[in-house]
Amino acid sequence: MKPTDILQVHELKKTNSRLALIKALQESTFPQSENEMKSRMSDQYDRITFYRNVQALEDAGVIHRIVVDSHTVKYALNCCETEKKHQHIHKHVHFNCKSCGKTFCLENTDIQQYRLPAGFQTEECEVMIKGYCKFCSQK
Amino acid sequence: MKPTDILQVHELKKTNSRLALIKALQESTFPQSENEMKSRMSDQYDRITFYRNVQALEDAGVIHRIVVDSHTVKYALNCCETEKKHQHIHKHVHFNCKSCGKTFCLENTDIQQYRLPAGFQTEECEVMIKGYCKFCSQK
DNA sequence: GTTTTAAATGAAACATTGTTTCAATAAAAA
DNA sequence: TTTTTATTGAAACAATGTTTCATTTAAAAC
Ligand SMILES: [Mn+2]
Ligand SMILES: [Mn+2]
Ligand SMILES: [Zn+2]
Ligand SMILES: [Zn+2]
Repeated sequence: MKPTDILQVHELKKTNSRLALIKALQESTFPQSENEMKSRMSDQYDRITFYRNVQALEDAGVIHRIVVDSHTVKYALNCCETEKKHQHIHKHVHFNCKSCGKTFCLENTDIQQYRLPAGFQTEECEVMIKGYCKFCSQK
Repeated sequence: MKPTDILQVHELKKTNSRLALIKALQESTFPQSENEMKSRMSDQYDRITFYRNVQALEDAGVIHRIVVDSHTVKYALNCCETEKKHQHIHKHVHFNCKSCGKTFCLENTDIQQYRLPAGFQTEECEVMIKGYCKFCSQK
C-alpha cells in the first residue's frame, strides 16, 4: 500500500514528512530507531516534526513503538495498515539481538495470557526478549 | 537483613550513599523511581552517585531495574538479597497501573517460555503488563 | 482557480535522563 | 596510624523528548 493511501485511509493529512516517514519504514525489513529513520528520510527529517508524527501515526494505528530499553525506542509499521482504525493489532513478541543490536517483530509469536493476582486488570502486555538473532547465533 | 550486611555479603564497600539507597528500597512496598528515591534518601542523595550505585548494586545482584516505559525506570530489591551472587533471580512479571502509576513486582507470576522462530536464542525475557492495579480496579 | 481555514511545520528554548573526566574523600587493608 | 584503592561529587556534556509560537501548507469552500 502506498504511503499516500495509508494516510488517506486513516484520515491524516498527506504531508511530506509523514510520507517520508512511512516510506522509510516500508523500505526497512526490521524496526528502526530515530537515527536510522533520520538517515533514511534525509532532508525530510526534522526532529520536532518527527516526534509529533510518530505520535500521530501511532495514535492512528499506522505504526507501533517498541521500547527496547530505557534509551532505545524503535518504530515499525503495523501489519494491517490497510484497515482504518481496525484495532485487531496482532499483539506479538519483540526480540532484540545482543550482538548486532537489531530488533525484530516476531509476528508469529503471540503474547501469552498471564493470570494475575486478584484485583489486577490487564489492558496491555509487552514482551521484550533479548538474546542472539538468527544471523548472529550461527557464529 | 540490614543494609550493611547486604553490602558485606556482596563484597561491596559500605558507603553512606549505598546504605541510604538500600534502606530507601527496604522501606518501600513497591518499586521506586529515581525521584521517589531522592525524597526517601534526602541529603544522602546525589544524582551521579545514585546512577553509579544503582549500576553497582544491579551488577552485584542486590537490586533490579524495571523499565516501565521509555522515560520511566524503577528500582526494587531482589527477593533474595541474602545470597551472594546466587543468580537464581526469580524472573517475574511486572505490572504498571495506568491510574495510580504504581509499579508492582508480581513475584508469583512467572515469565512464560516463548518458542521463537528457528535461530533465535533467548537470554532474557521481560514482561511488562499495563492495566489497573488491585487498588484502582475497584473503583 | 482562488480564497479561506484549520492543521502541520520548524525555530528557539527548555526539561529530563544519563554519562564522562578528574580532583578530593573515605573505606578497608596493612 | 599510615597506605592503598574504590568511591564520591563537581563540572561539563550528550541524548532524548517537549512546549510555545509565528509561518507554512493541505484540503475545503467558494
Ligand atoms: Mn512489532
Ligand atoms: Mn521485580
Ligand atoms: Zn543479531
Ligand atoms: Zn493503581
